[in-house]
Amino acid sequence: MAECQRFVVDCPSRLLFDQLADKWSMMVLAVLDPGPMRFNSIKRHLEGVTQKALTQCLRRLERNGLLTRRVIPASPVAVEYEISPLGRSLQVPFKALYNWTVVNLDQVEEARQEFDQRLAA
Amino acid sequence: MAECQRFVVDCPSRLLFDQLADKWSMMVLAVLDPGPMRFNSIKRHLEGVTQKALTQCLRRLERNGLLTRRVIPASPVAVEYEISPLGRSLQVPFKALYNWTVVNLDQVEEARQEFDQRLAA
DNA sequence: CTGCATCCATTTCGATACTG
DNA sequence: CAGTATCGAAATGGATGCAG
Repeated sequence: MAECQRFVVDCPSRLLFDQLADKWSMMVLAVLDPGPMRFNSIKRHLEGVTQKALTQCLRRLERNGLLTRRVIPASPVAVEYEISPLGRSLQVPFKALYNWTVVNLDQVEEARQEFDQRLAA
Repeated sequence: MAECQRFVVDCPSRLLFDQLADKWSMMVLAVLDPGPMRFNSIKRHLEGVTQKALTQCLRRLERNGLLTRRVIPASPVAVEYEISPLGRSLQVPFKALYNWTVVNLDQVEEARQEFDQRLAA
């Protein structure tokens, strides 16, 4: 971060950051925290997610090695998703960021109201 | 995170997370780390950002109390952006996340190649 | 049950032109 | 210099239908 004078849009770390910081990834990892879970179960735990969005999110997480996908041969077929060790290690900074939002939400809300009032004036 | 059984899309922390995890916010905070900076200077430090995107990003960061905007009366006018104490506190978890990407980039890259090869097969 | 393909509405984004 | 406004292009998002 501090080591560059100029920040390039296709910095590898930035590109990776983008893949992690999307709408659902953090919540999927949170949902999977207790243990493996099946597709529809994950979906039920995430209010507002569509099948398409969840599928894409799971694919991306799988591709980046953050979780594993296991097909259980049965009928109907079952698919289980589980956090990988790499995904577990990512939970640490994610939780730190999540905690920051919880701790500072009030302060942010204050700032917003102040800002919006200045605009109205 | 662990305290909810069901994750709702409009959870306040999630909404705040969205405002922080966009394409440029983290990099803007990184650029402003050494000290206050003017609009065009920030823009020059961020390769690939458009004026519109940067303006929107700075507005959002300002509204959320993460940085302050100071107009210096002169001609032509100058505007200086500076990280607020709240913004400084956010840098901590941001840097943790950034460090994670740096440390694990290779491992992610391996996972990607493995995934892509499985697809091709 | 899981997930892909398609279509269409919505949103976002970049480029350009213009203002104080 | 630091924006705002506008417009078309592009990406995204949800809903639906279908398949293994």
